[in-house]
Amino acid sequence: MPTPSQTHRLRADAVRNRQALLAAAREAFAEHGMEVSISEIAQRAGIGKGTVFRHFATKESLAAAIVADRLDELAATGRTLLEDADPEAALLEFMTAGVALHVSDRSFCQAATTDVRGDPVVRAAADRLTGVAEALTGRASREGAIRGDITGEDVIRMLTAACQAAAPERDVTGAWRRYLHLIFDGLRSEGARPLPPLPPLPPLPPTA
Amino acid sequence: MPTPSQTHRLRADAVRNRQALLAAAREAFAEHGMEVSISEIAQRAGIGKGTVFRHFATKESLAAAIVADRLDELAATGRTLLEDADPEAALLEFMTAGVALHVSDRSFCQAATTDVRGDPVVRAAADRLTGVAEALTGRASREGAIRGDITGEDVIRMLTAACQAAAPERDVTGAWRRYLHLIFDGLRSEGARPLPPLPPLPPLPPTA
DNA sequence: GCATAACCGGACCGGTCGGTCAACTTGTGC
DNA sequence: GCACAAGTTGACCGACCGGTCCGGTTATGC
Repeated sequence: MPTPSQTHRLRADAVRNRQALLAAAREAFAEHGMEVSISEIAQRAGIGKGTVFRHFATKESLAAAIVADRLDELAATGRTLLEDADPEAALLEFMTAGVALHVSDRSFCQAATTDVRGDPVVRAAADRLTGVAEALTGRASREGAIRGDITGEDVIRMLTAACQAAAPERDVTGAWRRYLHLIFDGLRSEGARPLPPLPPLPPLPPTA
Repeated sequence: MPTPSQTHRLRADAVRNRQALLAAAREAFAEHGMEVSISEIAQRAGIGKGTVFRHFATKESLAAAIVADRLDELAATGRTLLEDADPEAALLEFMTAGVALHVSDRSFCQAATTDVRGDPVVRAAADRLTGVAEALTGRASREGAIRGDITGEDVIRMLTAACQAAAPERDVTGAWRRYLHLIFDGLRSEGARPLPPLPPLPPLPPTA
């Protein structure tokens, strides 16, 4: 390929390595969480440690790239669910997909509590995801399927909550379905009682 | 090393140091989570690093002792709530206390997902706590306040779930009250729909 | 082919951490 | 008071980890 477009100044082997790296990192983070060493990831990808740092300046930026990627995948799923005829079912399916994602990826549960959030790339992806959740929630809410005071942000958070409830058995058993179901019932409008005088959910982190 | 056989009285200064150590570790773990260094803890307690290891063979055993201690505190709270006239209110208060505990202690949220569980000391304390939760749950359930298919184990897990939902703002704002409320509504029997065919909650971890 | 620069890789660096140890201090029983 | 074991301590060890660097390799344009 002579005169490749200006954007692709990467050499062919570099592209190969980068993809191997991303795949390996994704696997490794999912399995062992954020504390896998770069060496481990490099080895898994069949490349040298130095090559990893050629593509990502720090371990955090690598992790952030992968987390953001997964968030965007979930957002995409959510967007297609917006076409679904049944808003309530769509919302539940969205949350189900989200929990399944968390449960299959150890790094996610940690990403929620630790470092990676705060990275601009992750933040942007999270915002996109929240937007989709907001749309799904609004639809279900307008139809009266769920209580009216639930935000997209709430949905995202309750989703991670369900994951946490099922945490002890690392996926497999599907216990998380039980907890997602319980939580979803709490969102429904039927038994709804007014929420307590709530602090108005300060825009995520104070600043960071 | 003369046998550390039981009832061997500790020297007065050793007792002092041990207590200082426990207090410091409790603080440090709560603030920074499980990744505080032993040196940091020792410094905080005003003792030498070596002394820490004299009292606890490994970092994990120290952490386990403290986690178990806190679990027992919560269990004690639960036991007194068993006397409460209103089973539903008592259960809610129990969960509130549990979430507050988690939220105020960074190490707890990690303890749920990482290492420390599995330690026999922690396991024993967790079992005691589950027992109390079971009693509180049974009372509320018999009165029809909450759906009948909820176990004590469920309550404990949903409690940690609420904590996770509120995780982004480390306590202070009290956002967790919002999520605990939502979750508790899910437990109530009013809007209840049958739980999905659930895997019968295998006894916590396969082995780990 | 050949020149060249992009790219690779692993030895290496600075730092941290959990845990050990031998010299030293101190509480305690007599 | 004295002797001695119980207790303390911080220098030290080995392992590991994130990140750097430079000699060697290889894709690429001509």
